[in-house]
Amino acid sequence: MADGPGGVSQSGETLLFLTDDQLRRAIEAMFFAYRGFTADPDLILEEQGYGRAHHRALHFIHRSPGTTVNNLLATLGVTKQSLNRVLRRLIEDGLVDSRIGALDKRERHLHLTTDGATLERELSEVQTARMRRAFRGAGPDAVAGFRTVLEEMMDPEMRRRYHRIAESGR
Amino acid sequence: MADGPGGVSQSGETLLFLTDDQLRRAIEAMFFAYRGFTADPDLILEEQGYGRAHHRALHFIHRSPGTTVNNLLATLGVTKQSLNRVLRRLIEDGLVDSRIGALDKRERHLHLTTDGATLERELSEVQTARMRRAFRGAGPDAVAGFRTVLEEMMDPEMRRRYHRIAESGR
DNA sequence: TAGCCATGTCAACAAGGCTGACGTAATATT
DNA sequence: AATATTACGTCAGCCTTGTTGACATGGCTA
Repeated sequence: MADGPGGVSQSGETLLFLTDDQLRRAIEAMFFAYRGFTADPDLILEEQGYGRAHHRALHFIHRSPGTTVNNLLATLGVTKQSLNRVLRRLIEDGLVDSRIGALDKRERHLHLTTDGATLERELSEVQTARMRRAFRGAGPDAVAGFRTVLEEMMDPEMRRRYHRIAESGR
Repeated sequence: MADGPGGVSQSGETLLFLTDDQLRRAIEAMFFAYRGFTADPDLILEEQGYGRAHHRALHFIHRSPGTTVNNLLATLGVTKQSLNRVLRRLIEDGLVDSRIGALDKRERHLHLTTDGATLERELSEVQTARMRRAFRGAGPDAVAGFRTVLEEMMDPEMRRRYHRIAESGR
């Protein structure tokens, strides 16, 4: 039980004694870290007159090329009106290509254009650069733990979606 | 180098080889996890007609009782007009108490009222419950890694602020 | 005393959520 | 074949929460 300040008490195999204070610290860590997480892409986006919503759309279209509007809707967890506003601009600006489905003509399949892929790369570069620094500073065990906890924090449906993206992305 | 799928390659002590795909996975994990992180408090807040901004104010006033408006401003990273709108309602509704500074009468020192503390507790309970589940599921090493990485992701100024909260909160 | 500081406030605007309603194809069902 | 459902787009209007700019009031400080 001799833990350093802010340490996590451990008893037996997996039983954790987490004080209220430790849990609140984690809440603050999430809050501040998320700010850092979005800070770099936000700068680029603002230059171009886009917002975080555009970034998210570009990211997931990149990760799941040919995804349908409905699928993207579920991934992002917003209404179609909200997504449509964002998507319309990306299509108008020539960053995203919307193709009528071959099998089901009601569906639209979304792809990044060359310009879209370029912006997406710019955004992901600054964002992954920060993650890389954080991971390097923390070490491999920390990285594994980080990902495990994040996954545990997701709602079950989102966790499924999280796994599905990785599967289709290969 | 024999890593499972999605594993993190390690060479030597701290040198990490992180593929582009692994880093993008981490981006997605952050996105989905943050959604989970805010989901439970959001439900309670909506019932009461408050938003996430009110939650943040309540949280940090709870953590640093007697904090000034300026200090809270810097912690939250918003403009005073934006904070004031939120704070005004919390004061009007009797959740927050704003006291004129004893030393410097220009300052306002913020405290939670009994009602404010009650709501804050309700919100933090559901949020920490999720974190507790996530931590328990992930194990103590994962928790340590999680916190390390999050801290590394923060902007330096926010990291300082993050530490300052813990110091004053005791 | 002059000037800066902490705070509050008014006004106007933007992004990005939301609901509700409606239209149009295209597919599915009966 | 007729009907229902699905996928998508769009219009309109609302809310929260962020922004900038301007201005007022006390209270410190040099």
